[in-house]
Amino acid sequence: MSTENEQKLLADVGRRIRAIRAEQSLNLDQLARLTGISAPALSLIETGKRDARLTTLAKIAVALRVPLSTLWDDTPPGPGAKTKDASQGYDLGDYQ
Amino acid sequence: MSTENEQKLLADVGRRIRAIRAEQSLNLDQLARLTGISAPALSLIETGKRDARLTTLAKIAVALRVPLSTLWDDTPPGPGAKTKDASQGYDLGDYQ
DNA sequence: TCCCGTTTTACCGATAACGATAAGAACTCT
DNA sequence: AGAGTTCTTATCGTTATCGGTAAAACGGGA
Repeated sequence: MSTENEQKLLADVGRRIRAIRAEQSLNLDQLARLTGISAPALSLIETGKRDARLTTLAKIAVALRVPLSTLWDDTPPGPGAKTKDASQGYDLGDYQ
Repeated sequence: MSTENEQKLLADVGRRIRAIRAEQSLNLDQLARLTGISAPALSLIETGKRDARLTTLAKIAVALRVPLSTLWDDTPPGPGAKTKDASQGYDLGDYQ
C-alpha cells in the first residue's frame, strides 16, 4: 500500500468518525469521556493525522454504537451473496 | 471497551488473517514480502499479541486481496438494505 | 534420530501512539 | 470587543508498534 493511499485511508476514516459523531451531536470532550481516548488524540484521528491502533478504533466504534466496519467503506455494495471468498475478485477500491 | 474484549478482538482478527493466508497457501515469509511487514510482526498480529495500526492492517488486506472489513466480522448478515445508519440498532456483537 | 520448513519468541533501536496539559485558532452570540 | 464553546496544535513522558536479526520451538518426512 502506497503512502498516499494510507493518507487517504486515514483521512477517510477520520471523516467518517467525525460525521457519525456529528450525527449524534457529540463534541470531542464527550466522545473522549465515552472512549477513554483524549480529545486531542481524537482530533488527530478525525483529521487523518494519526494512524490509530485497532483497539482504539474499536473503542470509538463502541462509543458511537456502530459496527467497526462502518468506519470505512470497502465492502462491495453487491446485492447479497457475500461469499467472503478471498479469490472473489470484485473491484478493489482505493484501499485495496 | 474492556480489556478482555480487546484481547478477543485482536485474537479474532489474527485468526481471520491466518485463515485467509492459509487459504492462499502463503507462509509468513511470503506475506511479509507482500506487505513489507516483517514475519515476526505478522506472527504477533496473527496470534493476537499485537495491537496493529490501521495502515498495517490495510497493508495485510491489500496483500491478501480482501476488503479491510473481511478481517473482522461485525457486519450483520442481513439480506441487503445496508443502510449504514448509526442508529439502526441491529444486534451488537462482541466488539460493540 | 536427523533434517527441513515454518512459526514463535527474544532482543535491539527507531518511530509513533497515547494521555495529560496548556496554549492557540475559529466561530458564534451578546 | 469581549465571553463562551469547540476544535486544533504543541510539548512532555510513557508505552507500544515495527523492522531486523537471531535464536529457539514445533512440526513432518526420510
